[in-house]
Amino acid sequence: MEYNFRDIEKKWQSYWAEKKTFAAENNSAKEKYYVLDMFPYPSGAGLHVGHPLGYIASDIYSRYKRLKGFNVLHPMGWDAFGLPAEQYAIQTGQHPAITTKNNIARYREQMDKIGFSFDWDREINTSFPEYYKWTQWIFLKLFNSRYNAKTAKAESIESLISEFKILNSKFKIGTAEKSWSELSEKEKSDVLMEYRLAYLSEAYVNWCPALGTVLANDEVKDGVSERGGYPVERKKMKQWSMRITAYAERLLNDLEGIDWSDSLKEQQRNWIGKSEGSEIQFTIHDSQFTIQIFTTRPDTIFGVSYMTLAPEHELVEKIVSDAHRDEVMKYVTEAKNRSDRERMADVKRISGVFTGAYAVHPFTGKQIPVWVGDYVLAGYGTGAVMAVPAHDSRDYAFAKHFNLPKPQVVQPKTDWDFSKESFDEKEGAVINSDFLNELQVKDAIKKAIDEIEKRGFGKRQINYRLRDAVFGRQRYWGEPIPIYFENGIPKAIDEKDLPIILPEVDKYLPTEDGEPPLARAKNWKYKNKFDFETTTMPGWAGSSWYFLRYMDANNEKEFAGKDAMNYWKNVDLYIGGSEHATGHLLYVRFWTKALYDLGLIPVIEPAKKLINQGMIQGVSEKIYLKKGQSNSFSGVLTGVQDGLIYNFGEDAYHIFLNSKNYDQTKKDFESSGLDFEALVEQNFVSINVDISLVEKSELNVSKFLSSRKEFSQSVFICEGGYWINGTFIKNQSFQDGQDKFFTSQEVEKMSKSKYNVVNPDDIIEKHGADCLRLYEMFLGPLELSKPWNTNGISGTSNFIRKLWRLFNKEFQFTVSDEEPTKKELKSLHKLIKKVTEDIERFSFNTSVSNFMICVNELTDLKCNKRAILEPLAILVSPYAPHIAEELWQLLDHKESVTFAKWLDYKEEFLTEDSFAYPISINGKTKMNLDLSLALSKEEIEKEVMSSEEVKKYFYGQQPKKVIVVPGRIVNIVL
RNA sequence: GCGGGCGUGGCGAAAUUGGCAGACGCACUAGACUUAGGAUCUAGCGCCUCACGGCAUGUGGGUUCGAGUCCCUCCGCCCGCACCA
Repeated sequence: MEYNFRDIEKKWQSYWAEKKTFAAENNSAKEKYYVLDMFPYPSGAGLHVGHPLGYIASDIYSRYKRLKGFNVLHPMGWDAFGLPAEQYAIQTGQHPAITTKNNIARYREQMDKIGFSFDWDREINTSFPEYYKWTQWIFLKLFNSRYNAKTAKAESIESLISEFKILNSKFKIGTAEKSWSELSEKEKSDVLMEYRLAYLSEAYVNWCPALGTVLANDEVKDGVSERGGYPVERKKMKQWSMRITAYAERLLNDLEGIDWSDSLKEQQRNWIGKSEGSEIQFTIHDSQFTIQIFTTRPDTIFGVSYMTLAPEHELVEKIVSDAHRDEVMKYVTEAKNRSDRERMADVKRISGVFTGAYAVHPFTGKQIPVWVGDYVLAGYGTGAVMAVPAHDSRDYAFAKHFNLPKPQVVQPKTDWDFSKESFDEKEGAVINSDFLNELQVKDAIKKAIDEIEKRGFGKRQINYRLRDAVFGRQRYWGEPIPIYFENGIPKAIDEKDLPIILPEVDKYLPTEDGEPPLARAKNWKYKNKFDFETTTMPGWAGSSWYFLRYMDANNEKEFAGKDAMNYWKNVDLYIGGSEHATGHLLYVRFWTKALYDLGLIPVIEPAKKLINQGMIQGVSEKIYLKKGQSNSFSGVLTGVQDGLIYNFGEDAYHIFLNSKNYDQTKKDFESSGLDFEALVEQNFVSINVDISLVEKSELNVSKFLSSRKEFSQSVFICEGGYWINGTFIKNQSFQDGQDKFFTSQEVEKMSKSKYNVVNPDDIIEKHGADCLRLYEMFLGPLELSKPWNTNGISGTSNFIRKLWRLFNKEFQFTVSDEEPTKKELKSLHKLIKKVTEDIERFSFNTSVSNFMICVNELTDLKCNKRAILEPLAILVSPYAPHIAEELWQLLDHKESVTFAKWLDYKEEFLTEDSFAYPISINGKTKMNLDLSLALSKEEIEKEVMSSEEVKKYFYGQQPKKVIVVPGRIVNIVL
């Protein structure tokens, strides 16, 4: 009987669900292991084959750990709040909750078919009040906390209030100075806002008009929104933010202790952007003002030839001389109006203007001109720089453009042409710099700061690039922020009143006055009288603590019980995409640390080990449409035929096809000195066709025509003629097979709009879930991105059927109780060893190969012995759980294979009886010598040294040295 | 520009601490079986050579008895950050 995966997979999936085979226990004597996947946002498109890659890997590891005797927590849930459901709601009026529910049902159905070992009793949904109650609760905890720089941890805001009370601290309110007890309630609230971890403030934010909301820095890429790619502008707005900057140093330092990939850690380090240097004050000549700058190169202070302020810098209008005022203000206005995107687009354009003011050099007393320039960013450091053109490329470009002096203060070790470029490296000796002369740069930096501190015009300073995270969103589909306003003062909602349920609204759009959608809610008042905050939380709120909720997902009294958290601690293995490096993965670390500081959880990091699975790309099928002739297609472009080069101009309509191979055609063109790609671009538009209409690069023309109405009149030019209205018209020279219309392939992101989506359901329907699981692993290393190629799946499909046939002879399940032979045992134990090692180092692709090797060997040996097949079922079960369960049952086991024990290999089965060692001299193999492998290294050495055979071969020479690699090779040095 | 990673057959790839390079799979070729097939089995499959043998892990060099692996040079690709002072 052939392996009937359809019935068998269904049978075991319902068995697992009924018996709750994978439910984790919260109080178990077993050692715990927590395997977490980044939970998905359930989009309308459903899962494609790329999505389950990480889930399959984590599932294999979870199943392996269970067999190893661990109590494994392997949960799944839904990151259910988000923009797409809301955009859909705006278009159709369907409530996002319904859209989300439907999408989840679809995701769940697809996931179930793959046979994951998730503990569905712990399923969570961030958009359910039972869940977001605790998201809101955590928000309140952060709102009611501040970061105490002295203790370097978050503490209750009450501790700060009592500090203010006892010290009766003074505060600057407008121009007046008041002590704490003199402050009004509003003023107190404003003061405390400066300290709270979740706070409301007026600040420049990324405003996306198309989405109608603000975005955090990580949600903006290249000046446009990550979702949708809409332009983003800078706007000053009152906004809720999270004080993640307080944790910059800890977020950076604690990276040391976690097992995450180097590139990911580096991305986070980069994003945090720590730089050490010095803050220095420059007084303005003839005025009360000082410019404060930040520099990492205080050693170059004697090379300062001018200063630059950012256009937004508050001193600009104060210090500008009357003669320059008009020009400067005009420049400032222009610069402010340019969006970030415009500024980024022409980084190379140098602009700036002299203010007419002069600063005084703190060491030399010389006057140095103060400029305004938009190459200085308002948002970093102090928004002002001391310019050292000789040793900073940006200052150099500016100075060159405006003809400012470029005094050199560091001597490069090699010849350096300062008329061409600046010398930015932190190497060499300092020159022309008074007390710093002759010092190496590194020492000069220290000395300079010491001197600056001693003389009192600056101090050692550390700067971070990390900004606080904007937390409010002017959108509907998110957690309401649990804040109300009393006399304009934002106040925390009483914990007892949580959750604040997301209210119903008539439309999912802003109000006429531009208020967020929540302002539309009718009779939505706290205690029937106070206005609620109307912005909602961002997408990353719910995901910043979800790993904790899984530990105790159904707890109604707490976000998670203490006992549960003390048992599960943190995630042992976290698998997910690297695109979350500077978003989710930074926020979840931040919240974890804050919750730890407040004594709410026992760990400082969410995940000990993290693996970024690669992306699975799609392979798009492309055809080429002649420009200006919108109904004529050319399958594969080709120009070289009969030694002639066809041109892509007027006659393009008549191009023939003589090659299946785009790359070959390209080569042909290029060898004739033509730029193939440019010609294609000039004359053709590429169009993606649905991959289901293509088989082995051949397009099914009639199916394509009926599926895409806009092309129904098109002509398809092939090698031996052309297709029109579904009929093929032959050329005179037509030969067999020349009526095929070929496509060319390109690797792209898998997406609906590119018609290249491969659906896991289809693969499962055709080959089964186990086959899909094995194939996804077999494709290549987990962390690598790779294109999906359905052709190769026959390999894993064959493997599964071969495995089945080992147990089933002549349509009959047959195993023998005979003792296994040494060869069979060796094959098995080799597999145990390799698969164990492979799983431990997450090299799942090589495991699949090793299974294939073993099954091939056993097939050759015609082995159907229970003593071999039973362990084999255990070994393969993490990868192909359905077939393993079925075989396990056929082998007369009452319980699921999940309760079996992982096997240990025995070295004795792996050794050889004898082994002919290659004997080589200076690395070249010269002869083979039969030696027993049981011998130790030393014994082999002795044996070789005294061997008559060796002596004879090397003309009586006695080897000087023998290098032995057990089981491998013997090398002789004469 | 800065940072991280990578470069092995026609393709996906393997080689765990320096030790028989290309396992395993795809594709391809030939054959067997066959009322013909997207089934199964056998053999072949880096390059040059009829062969013996030689040459091969982006390039050039180094360390070593021995290098895909370690060190240096250059070339190429991918990812992240980017006027961050």
